[in-house]
Amino acid sequence: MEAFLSTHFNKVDRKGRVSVPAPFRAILARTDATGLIVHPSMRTKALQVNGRNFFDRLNRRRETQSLEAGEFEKLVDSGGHPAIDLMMALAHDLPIDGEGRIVLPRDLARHAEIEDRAAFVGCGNRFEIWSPDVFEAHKGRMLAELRERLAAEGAA
Amino acid sequence: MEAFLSTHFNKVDRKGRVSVPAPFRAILARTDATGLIVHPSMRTKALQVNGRNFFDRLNRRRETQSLEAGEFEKLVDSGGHPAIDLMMALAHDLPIDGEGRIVLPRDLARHAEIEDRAAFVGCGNRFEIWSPDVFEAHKGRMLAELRERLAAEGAA
DNA sequence: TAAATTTCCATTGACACCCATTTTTACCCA
DNA sequence: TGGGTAAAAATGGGTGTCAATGGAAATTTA
Repeated sequence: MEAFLSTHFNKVDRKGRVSVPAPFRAILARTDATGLIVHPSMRTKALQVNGRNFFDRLNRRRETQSLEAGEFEKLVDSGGHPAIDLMMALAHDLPIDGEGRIVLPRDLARHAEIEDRAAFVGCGNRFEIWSPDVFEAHKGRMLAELRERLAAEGAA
Repeated sequence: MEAFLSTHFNKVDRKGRVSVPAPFRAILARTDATGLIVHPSMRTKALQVNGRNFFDRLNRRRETQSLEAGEFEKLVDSGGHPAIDLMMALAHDLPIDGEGRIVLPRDLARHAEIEDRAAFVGCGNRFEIWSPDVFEAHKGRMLAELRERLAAEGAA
């Protein structure tokens, strides 16, 4: 599987549509056919993007595991993994249109503070969507932290 | 198997009818033909929804497990899972009408405190129905817990 | 016959699809 | 190496279709 790399900035039009960067689309086409699963990040003001079959695998595994263990109550009443359930509730299955675009739902755009531009950030086997400004700030903080840590290690 | 994802808010009309979100209907149509099995959650003020063949799988599994373990008394009596039996007793098999709607039985609506709006919440291999207000509160609590847990892990 | 429930139809609005235009990238050749 | 050209990507907007909703008619139940 190929990795999602680099950062692309695209425009969000009046209808909330954004082009998914062509290189990312090419990778998705090979593995997941069509459609992105997007959910808000729990730690940052970003959106996490996975291919569709990522969640399918997760759910199938979850059910067979509970069935074989005989944990029927869990299975029927969600006692198992409330955090996973919450993610699914907050996730959207976004179809890609003929021009390679998705429409960002309002709740996701609000979480990421995205208005008229979006940054697609490659993170290996998945990618993230940020507001360009927020990402810039985040990048700065992360770099500063990293330098500090390296400096501390060097001094020790 | 495709996953139930995202949260949809629909209106409950004066007759107690609600549209089942089209994406959910599409999944059900592929796997379960027709009809939803709905029962109150034991832990929360929500309704749990599964396709019909989910319970078939569960019951079959339950029976073979008891058989293999040689627990014949269980099998003949309650099956050894009184909670599951209770859920089945409280469950309704709701038909979907020509417009993709169900009517919420009074007892279920009361349990979930649903009045004129309902939230359909995807949880992977099943979905839940909530009162929008109650769900909002629940979501807040779950997110706070989750963030706390993540922060604790990060610090450790 | 009255009440309640289900089926049918009609309206509204959102969204997916289609086509046109602009911008960027890649490629070729002088 | 630079300019010119062709291809691909990104963007903008119009429109038809389907989902959601409301109400009336028809059917069932008490």
